[in-house]
Amino acid sequence: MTKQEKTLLLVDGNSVAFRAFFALQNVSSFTNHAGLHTNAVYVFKKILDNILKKYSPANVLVAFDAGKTTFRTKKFTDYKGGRSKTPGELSEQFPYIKQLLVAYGIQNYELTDYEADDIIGTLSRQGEKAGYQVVVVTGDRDLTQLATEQTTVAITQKGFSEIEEYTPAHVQEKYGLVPKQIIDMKGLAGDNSDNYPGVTKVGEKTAIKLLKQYDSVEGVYEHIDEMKKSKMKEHLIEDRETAFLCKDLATIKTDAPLTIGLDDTKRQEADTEKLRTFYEELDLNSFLQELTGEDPTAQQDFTALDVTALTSENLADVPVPANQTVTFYLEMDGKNYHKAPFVGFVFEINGEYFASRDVELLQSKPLVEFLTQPEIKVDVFDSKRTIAGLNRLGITLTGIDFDLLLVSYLLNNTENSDDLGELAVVHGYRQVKSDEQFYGKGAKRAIPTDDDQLFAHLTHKVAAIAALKTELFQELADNEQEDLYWKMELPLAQVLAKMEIAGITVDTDRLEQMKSEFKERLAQIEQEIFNEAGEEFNINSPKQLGHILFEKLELPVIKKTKTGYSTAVSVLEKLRGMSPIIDNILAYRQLAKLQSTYIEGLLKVVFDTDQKVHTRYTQTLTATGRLSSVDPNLQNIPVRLEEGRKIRQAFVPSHPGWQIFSADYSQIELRVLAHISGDEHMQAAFREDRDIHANTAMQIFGLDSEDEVTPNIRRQAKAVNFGIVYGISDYGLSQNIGITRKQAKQFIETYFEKFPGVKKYMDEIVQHAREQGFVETIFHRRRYLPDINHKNFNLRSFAERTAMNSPIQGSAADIIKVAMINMDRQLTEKQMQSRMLLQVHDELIFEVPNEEMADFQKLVNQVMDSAVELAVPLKVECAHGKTWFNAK
DNA sequence: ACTTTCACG
DNA sequence: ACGTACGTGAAAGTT
Repeated sequence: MTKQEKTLLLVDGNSVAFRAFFALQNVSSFTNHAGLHTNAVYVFKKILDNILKKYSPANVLVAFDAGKTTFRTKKFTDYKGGRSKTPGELSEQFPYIKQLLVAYGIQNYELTDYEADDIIGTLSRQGEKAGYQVVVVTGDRDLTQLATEQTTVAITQKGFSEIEEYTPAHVQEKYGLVPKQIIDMKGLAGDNSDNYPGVTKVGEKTAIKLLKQYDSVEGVYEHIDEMKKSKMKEHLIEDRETAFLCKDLATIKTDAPLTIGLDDTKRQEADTEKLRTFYEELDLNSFLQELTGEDPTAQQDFTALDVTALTSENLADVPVPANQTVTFYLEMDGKNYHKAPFVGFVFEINGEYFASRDVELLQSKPLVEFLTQPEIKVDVFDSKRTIAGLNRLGITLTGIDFDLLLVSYLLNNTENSDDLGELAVVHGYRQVKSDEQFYGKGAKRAIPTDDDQLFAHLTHKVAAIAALKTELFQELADNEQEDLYWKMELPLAQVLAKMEIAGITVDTDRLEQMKSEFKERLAQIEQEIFNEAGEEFNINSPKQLGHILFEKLELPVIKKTKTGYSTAVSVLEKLRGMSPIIDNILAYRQLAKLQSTYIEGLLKVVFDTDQKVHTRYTQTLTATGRLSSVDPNLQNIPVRLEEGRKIRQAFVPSHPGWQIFSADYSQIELRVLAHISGDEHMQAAFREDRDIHANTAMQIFGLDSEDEVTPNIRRQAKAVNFGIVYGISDYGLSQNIGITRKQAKQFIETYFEKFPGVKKYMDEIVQHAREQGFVETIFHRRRYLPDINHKNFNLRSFAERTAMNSPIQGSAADIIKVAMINMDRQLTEKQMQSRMLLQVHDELIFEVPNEEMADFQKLVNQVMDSAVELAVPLKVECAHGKTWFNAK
């Protein structure tokens, strides 16, 4: 299409609105203050923006269906009959979608007795005659019949940013038909969604075959006598009338008696004022933000707060906190609070706000006092971040009362942003911007040089913390989560901060040594691969590698991804032996991973001040209650393969004469399952300290003694145990251990017969989730499962497995958190030098001086064993050595 | 910014 | 018939 040509955009309003509605159907938060649903409006607007941007049309029209009855229902009473009623949540949004269009300056139109399709069909032909390039946007494939050299039909896809464009060539490629034959196809095959039947037993495939031969419905019947005798022929003859009727129904009118013309579709300027009122009424804040842009005057919407700029001169003006509570916020420029530059701070005492960029003021008298005296309570946004930041100034923050981030995470970990502004909005508080809104993002991000602007933002943050305290504490109490907060998460934040600050020492020389060794080996393998491939290419590129393996070397395709051939390990393993290149690629992959992620990656994040890495544990991220570790991630350091495990040689104690000590909970998840399910057999196995996988093997294979359990049988039983913890499915298990689905199903059935308590737990927990909408750990940590009653099988099944797994994984996470808090307390009380360094889900890593080793060993066992009292004992396995590698 | 792959529990 | 194991983070390539 040449640039001079004008574009006419025709949108099927009903169809796109339907797509929009179902794209975000399960997001219950899409309602405005009056309870009106807004999901369809939201997505419709997104799609509209997308296509407007893509096609820059001079003329636009959105067509809607006029009502229930049309000329089609007169011909065929059941037309669209089987269709379930439009949900009320969607139909209430149609008037608003039209309002949106008006504000956008876009014509919308409907015509009695006709469907949106017919309006579009008619205008598209008028547009073509007037020399327009026409684009039709719809979710309905029927409209592809309109495609011509001048008209493209764009079908909206599942997500809302993608569309598939049907030109005549694309229709040909997809169906092997010309666009107008789509009508004939519908005539023969019918259309389920519009509820017209077509010819009995003829579906899309058969219809296409017939049309390739006979061109049209008419053609089929002209040649019907030539066809050899078949069931299909009988059906065709019998349903002749239906076929013609259906073709007629499927035909989109191109001559509807429109009362508007092309001139009326000219796009007008958007009315910003109208849009603003509209977004405000619907509480579509992100659009409101987009509309006002980075206009700093948007701040005017917020109630202005008086803030005193603090200097060394007026420190004495800071009052004594009357109610013994202060709200405090420390701003740093960047995520990594172990090194991010300080931006400033603000605090509120007795309703007065004080702010400054000079964080050293915090070290002076009245300020350091309220931060460090335990009887003065401090409310913050993120305890751990604040503790670690202040620690850099030599200040030990004590007396934390309310932590907005932590409480918010406990209440609902599905909407868990780590941005104060975003989180405040989740809880209905809007008088504060998100950092992205205020500072900008990417290259545009900047800290304002103007004090008033910066202090205003920080002050609004503090005000938000204070405003939400009472309400969120009340919700915590309602959920019976007070202990979880006070006895677990809040003290844990303190412990984690200490671990992060302590850091773990890295032997960079060892890493450098490995790096050059790996470099050589990689070069060697690379050369062999190039020789075997007969050319040089980027082995790290799945695309290029796929091309070499499956096109050039013509190896069989095992699996495809949505972008091309899969080259994952599971695939390569199946290709082993077919070409020597495979083994080399596997070796290359393994080494390259170690080199880039663990050797080079780790070296990049070692602090040059102390030769340590200081990871950050994300305490408010996972859906189950586990921690995660970033920058670097120390929870996925290689261990399974010997080659990778050597990376652990680089993790060493910070003092000579000390050792790395590892303590891990043995089978903690299965023990938790034995506890919460109350299953007698499983509990007995743990009480008698039996090999749990061998025990399972004996049960499901009906063996009498442990001697009969071969390694292979044990391996299968182990996979079954894992499967049970993950929320089992026959398919998943069969994939994992390479058996048929039927066999897997048999295993599971036998398992449930032998462990009826587990079966009962699985059924009950899913039922609980259906009724309550959430599941809980033994410490009342919640996980909400909005999809548990979803009509989509996959989403629902996923929610069901999650319901089974989360209480198990989450309770195990709770237990080790308790152990960490107790361990930290004991080390402090006993004034021991040993330090807790890392947590890897079911394992704690310490550094211990040799002279403390015996005492420490005793202590760690005692503390971890007694973290909680379960119906089965907890078991801890310990090891130590001169590096992490040797602690095995 | 998204996708693929792969490291861990 | 549907098409999956549960929970994470980092690197590299591609768009």
